[in-house]
Amino acid sequence: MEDKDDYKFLKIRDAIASINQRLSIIGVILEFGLPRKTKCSDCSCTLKIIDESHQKPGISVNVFTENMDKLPHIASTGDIILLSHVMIKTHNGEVCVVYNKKFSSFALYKGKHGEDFLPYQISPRFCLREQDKKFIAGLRKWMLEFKLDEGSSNFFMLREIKEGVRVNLACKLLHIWEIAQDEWMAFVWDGTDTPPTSICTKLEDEMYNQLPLHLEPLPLSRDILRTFPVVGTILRVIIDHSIQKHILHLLKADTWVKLLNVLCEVNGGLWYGVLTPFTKLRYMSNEDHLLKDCQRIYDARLSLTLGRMPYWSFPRPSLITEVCDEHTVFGTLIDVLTNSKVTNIFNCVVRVVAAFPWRAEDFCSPLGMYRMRLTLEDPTARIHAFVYADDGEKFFDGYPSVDILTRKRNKLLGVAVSNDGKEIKNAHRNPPWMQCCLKSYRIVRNDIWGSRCYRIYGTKLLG
DNA sequence: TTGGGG
Repeated sequence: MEDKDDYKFLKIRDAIASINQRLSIIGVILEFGLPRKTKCSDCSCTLKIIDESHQKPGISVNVFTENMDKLPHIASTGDIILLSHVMIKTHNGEVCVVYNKKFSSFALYKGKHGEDFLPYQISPRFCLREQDKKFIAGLRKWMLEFKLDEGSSNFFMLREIKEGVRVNLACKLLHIWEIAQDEWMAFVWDGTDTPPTSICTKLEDEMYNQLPLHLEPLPLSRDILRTFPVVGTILRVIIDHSIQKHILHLLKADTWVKLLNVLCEVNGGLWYGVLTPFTKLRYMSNEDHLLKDCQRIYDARLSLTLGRMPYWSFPRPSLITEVCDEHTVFGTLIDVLTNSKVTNIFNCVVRVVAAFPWRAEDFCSPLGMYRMRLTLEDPTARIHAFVYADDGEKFFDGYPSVDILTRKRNKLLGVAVSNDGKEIKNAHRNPPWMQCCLKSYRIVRNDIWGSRCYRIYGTKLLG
């Protein structure tokens, strides 16, 4: 008799009407969170499942087991879970499924592309049965046609993120990298530009504690950078230590994901995300309209003359510079970094986030020649660019007095000044978007890529 | 029982 009861797989719609009953259901995993310890020293994880009868928003399943090993180790959203002897309960008026460690059991199967009916994980009490196959096959068939229609309102594009806020992102995972021992970072992208941040370091910090060019301790290799899109921010996402072993295997480069509850932060004026124990993964198909929107934005930007200008500099960069060469095509800083020619010229719209030396009286060497380093950024990257000799003379319009040079510097770096032109102490900097010409060159003949540098040329700072 | 959201 017991066996027969197990075959009363209820559709989710019918299960919802069976409060306080013990039953079996099978569904597709739409979303799942990371495993955690409960306050009763059990372990738990929550997932959301759907089937043909209940496609949104999905029913929550709370799984409790004695240890982490016994929880379902889901390989991917879109996989199928079969749950036996689970309870239907209500919580705050919402119906959910509770998996009890004493009498429930489960089996996990690959999703719509699964080719066999062998579960990749089963719980101790689970009995494999021939009849399960037709339910799994049915769900797989339904999934092939299924289009998740959830709207975009719950998702933020990278251009909408805010500091200290947790957001849901639909993005492409470009790269996963162990940036230091046991420290992992994901590089994600959606084709849009993160907003410019204000820079809160002091100008003089550039001496001993310079503004970082990137958040990873070592720069990405040129080979990896070259695989990245040339428009849109590549957001660095830190993977919290405590969740590494539960999430790393779920993040695959070159796939799209929906990441729920990603914390957005800024460090050194650079945006980054954090995957925390509260982060969840959600199913995303290749037909998802959010994915199509990202692709459309990217294709449109690539096809436009001004598509490589930062979104935040529209309709035009501030008119603080004049460039000699209006005709060189616009490039983003990742274009500059990954261009196949060591020596080349570029037209860029950037912000100057730091300068070294920072005092106007030190911009020239004791022999009277300009030699300084600017830190340039756009939504795709940061680079150091030198202002050197004749190019400096052009940039600063000759050799003006220290006062005038300081005023020019403040304008260039967005230093806050009071009405009398004095710098306001401890104020953040908001550098304006500036158009400039850049050239790349190498300084060591037998290390052309390793010694590649950048210089501003043909650009005049106005006023 | 626990958690469910953050």
